[in-house]
Amino acid sequence: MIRLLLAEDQGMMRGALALLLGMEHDIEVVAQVGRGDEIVDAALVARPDVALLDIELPGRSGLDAAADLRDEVPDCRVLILTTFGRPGYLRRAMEAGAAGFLVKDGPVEDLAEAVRQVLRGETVIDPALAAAALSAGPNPLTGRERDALAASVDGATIADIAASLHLSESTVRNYLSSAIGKTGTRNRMEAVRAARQQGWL
Amino acid sequence: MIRLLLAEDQGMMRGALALLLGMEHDIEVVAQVGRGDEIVDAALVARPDVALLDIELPGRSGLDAAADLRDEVPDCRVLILTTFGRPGYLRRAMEAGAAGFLVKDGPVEDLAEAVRQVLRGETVIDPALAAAALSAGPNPLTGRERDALAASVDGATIADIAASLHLSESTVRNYLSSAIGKTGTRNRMEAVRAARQQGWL
DNA sequence: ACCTGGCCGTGACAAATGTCCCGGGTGCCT
DNA sequence: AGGCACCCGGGACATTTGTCACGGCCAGGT
Repeated sequence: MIRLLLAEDQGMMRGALALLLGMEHDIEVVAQVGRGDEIVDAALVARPDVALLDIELPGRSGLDAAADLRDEVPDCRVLILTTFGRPGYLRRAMEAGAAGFLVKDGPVEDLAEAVRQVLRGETVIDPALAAAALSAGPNPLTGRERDALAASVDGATIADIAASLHLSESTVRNYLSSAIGKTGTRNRMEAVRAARQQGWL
Repeated sequence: MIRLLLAEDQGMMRGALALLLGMEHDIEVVAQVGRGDEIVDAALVARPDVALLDIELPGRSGLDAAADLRDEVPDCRVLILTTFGRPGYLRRAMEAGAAGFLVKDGPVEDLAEAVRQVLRGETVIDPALAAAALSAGPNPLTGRERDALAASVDGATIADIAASLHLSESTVRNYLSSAIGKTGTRNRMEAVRAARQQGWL
C-alpha cells in the first residue's frame, strides 16, 4: 500500500482527489491538509511514502514545504501538483528536491500513475514544460527586487512598499525600476504580471 | 436518472467531478466542456436536466452562459460552482436565472445533494454568502467605468486603454478617477482589486 | 589587493497618473 | 418642459511614478 499525503487548499478539489486516489487498490490517503504550514507536522505523524502538494497554499508555499520535507522526512517523495505550469515553479520544485511536477490540466488518470512512478524512483515532468523551463533561464531578479515587486501587488504605493520593507522611497523606486528593466516591461503592474508568469516573485 | 452537463476549465477538476458525480446512482454526466462558449451547443445536443457551471471559463463567462441557457434551453436548471464566493457573482448568477450557487470550498459530498435539490426546484445558496451579497448592495459602477477598469488589468497604460476602447485619454482618466472614487481606493490597481473582490468587473 | 555584485541611499528630471473644473450630447422619467 | 444619469471630451494642476547618475557599504572571488 502506498501511503499518501494530500495538501490542497480548495476543499472540493481535495475531497475529490482523496476519494479518487483512495479508490486505487494500491493507494491509501493517510493525511489531508489544507494549509502549507501543516504539511510537515502531518507528515511526521502519518509517515507517507508520497506527498502530493499544491503550490499556492495559505500559510506556507508548497515549494517551501517540499524543501522542509526533504530535511525532516527524507523518506517521503514529493510530487508537486499545481494550476500553473510556470517555468520558475518547476525550477524551484526541482531545487527543493521534488520528484515530480504535474499541472492540474490533463486527465486525472495520470495522477495515480504518477504517484506510482515517483515511488519507483522515477521523475515525472511534462516534457514541454521542462523545455520551457530550460529555455527561460534562471530568475534574474535579486532578492530585494523580488521583495519590492511582491510588495507592490494589490496597488500598494511606493510609500507603502517602503514602509513594509523598512526602506527609503528612493531605494524602492530604484529596485522597481531595475525589476521593470529586467522584465522588459513598462511599469510595476506589467513587471509583476511578467514575474508571476515566469514563476519568479 | 439526472442528466448533468459539467463545465469546468481545469482538466483534473473536471475529470474528478465527472467521476464522482457519475458514481452516484441517480446521476449521469452526459456532457463535459472546458470552455464557456461550448456550453450552449453541448446543452442543445445533450439535453441535460442540470448544468454545473464554473464562472471563470475561457471563451465566455459561466454567468453569461447561464443567461444563454435560460433563453435557449429553458428546461435546464443551472448550478454555479465557483472558486470565489464574491457577492457580485452571486447577484449576477441570480439575475441570470441560476438555481444554485456553490463555492469550491466545502465538502464534495454537498455537490450531488445540491444537484438533486435544484432539480426539485429548490434554490441552494450558502446563507452567509447570501447575507454578504445583500449587505454589499448593487454594483455602483457604470458600464464604461467597468470597461475602463477591466481594460486596465495587467498594467495597461492610459494610452492602451484609450486605444482599446476607442476613447480619448482624457475620457479614460475621468472614468478611472470616478471608479477609484466609487471604490474608495487610491489608484487603479487598488480599484481593480476592490472591484474584483466584489465581483464587479 | 582588486574587482564584482548586491544592498541602500540621495537628488534631479521627465513622464504618467489622478483630480477637479468645465463643456456638450443623448435618452429616460415625471 | 425640466431634471437626471450616463456618455464623451478638454484643460489645468498636483502628485506619483519611472529613469538616471551618483555616492557608500559589505561580502565573495581572483
